[in-house]
Amino acid sequence: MLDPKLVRSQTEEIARRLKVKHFDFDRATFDQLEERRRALQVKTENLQSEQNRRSKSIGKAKAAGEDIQPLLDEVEQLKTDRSAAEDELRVLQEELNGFLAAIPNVPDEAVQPGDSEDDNVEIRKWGEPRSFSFEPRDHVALGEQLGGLDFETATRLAHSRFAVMRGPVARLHRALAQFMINLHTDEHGYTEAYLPYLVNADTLYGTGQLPKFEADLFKMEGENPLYLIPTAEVPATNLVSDSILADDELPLKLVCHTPCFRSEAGSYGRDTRGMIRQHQFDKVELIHIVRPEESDAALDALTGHAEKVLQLLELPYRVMDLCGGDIGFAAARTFDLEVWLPGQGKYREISSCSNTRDFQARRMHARWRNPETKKPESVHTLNGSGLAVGRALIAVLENYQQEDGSVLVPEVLRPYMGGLEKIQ
RNA sequence: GGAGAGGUGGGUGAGUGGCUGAAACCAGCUCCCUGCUAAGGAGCCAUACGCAUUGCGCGUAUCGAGGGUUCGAAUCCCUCCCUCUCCGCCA
Repeated sequence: MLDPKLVRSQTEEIARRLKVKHFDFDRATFDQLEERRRALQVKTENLQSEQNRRSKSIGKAKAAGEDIQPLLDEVEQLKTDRSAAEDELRVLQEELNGFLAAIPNVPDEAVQPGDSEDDNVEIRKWGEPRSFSFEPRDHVALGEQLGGLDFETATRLAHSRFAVMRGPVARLHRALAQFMINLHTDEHGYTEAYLPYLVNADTLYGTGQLPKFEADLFKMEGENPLYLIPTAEVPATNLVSDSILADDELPLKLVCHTPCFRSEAGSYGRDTRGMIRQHQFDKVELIHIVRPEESDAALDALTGHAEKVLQLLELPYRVMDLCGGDIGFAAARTFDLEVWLPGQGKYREISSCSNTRDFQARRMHARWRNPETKKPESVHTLNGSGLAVGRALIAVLENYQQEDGSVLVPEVLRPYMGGLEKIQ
């Protein structure tokens, strides 16, 4: 949610920057709603104030033994007017909130215009894609040959876009997650967190998935509906919702390993082969809750922490600065990490690191007490994958494959694999 | 799942219809006193929104949530949520 005060005072500027995200800010509607809201609120509060005053005087008059009937009649009229104004205000307020909640975050000035991922800007590259003396297989072929990746069975058990892993491949998947968590807690100063995989609608509203993107979520049936989390970002960031943090609690850095569930309703036909795009996948997520002035630096640090995973796994990657058309609803700035996949001959997204500034914080009422002003102010929240475990598995399989179809275990993962050096 | 007890400010905890946005205590902050520490004294100490801004400000809302009764609700009624205790069940 954008700051309504800011939207009011810097309407032109905000509209201009939202264009970079291909969002048309409807200024006429906003101005009109705002003006009506203001007038109605003043009217309602004045009526209420008047009614409160009369009601108090009734108590006094009664105690003094005076006739209170004239006062009762006055209040009756006030009540009628007030409750009409109140109803009108409530409707308007809801309309205005809905309007504001549907506006995406304002992108950073540095975000380049663009329509799609093709317009993202490469800002650095690490490692050299390996040259193969044979035709590299993709992870589907490798997984099948190793007997560790099985999509047909998963489809029978659940649906398309699920995977079954077995044996050393399943262990490699677990090893990757363990390795990442340990790296971030031991070397990068993160606190590990275990979180609910089901959350309520308020929580999803806080991070911005609701109300706009319900179609991408799996929803449980029941009186109090719960949703499967699409990313640990949702429960992790909401850890600080509805609270005012002390200065010495910041910055807060959390790492969480969770499964993620996405219905990907809008992606039929994309990446249907293999486990690039699944309804269920594991991810190690990094979260920062920081003071506003720290958030730009925090995004660089967080991105660096995710990069470190790829560097230690010796997987070639590049860092992309997302353009306006590709950046998410809640993000002001996003860096994607794309890992080299020999099976596709392409770099593919394996991490997305975003600074949402105060956008999520405002929606979830996450604040800190600024010692300078002594007032509560919105914190800044950031999130990034460090990394997507399923895609990391794909990357390891494809990059470490040997001509005979076996796969070498990356040096750093061997302690997690019981010393195993090669999967075959 | 059954039975009971509760949800009040950062914490403990008063408060059964108006003088309660809320006593008291603790924690915290400022100042005074003090050689240091401890003790002591005075004051401050919720959040959101709105109005007015030269400044002290003023108004509205909020005592788990939502509805209701009433001129007036933390207080009475209804529904829901949550917590705790006991029993049952269970990893």
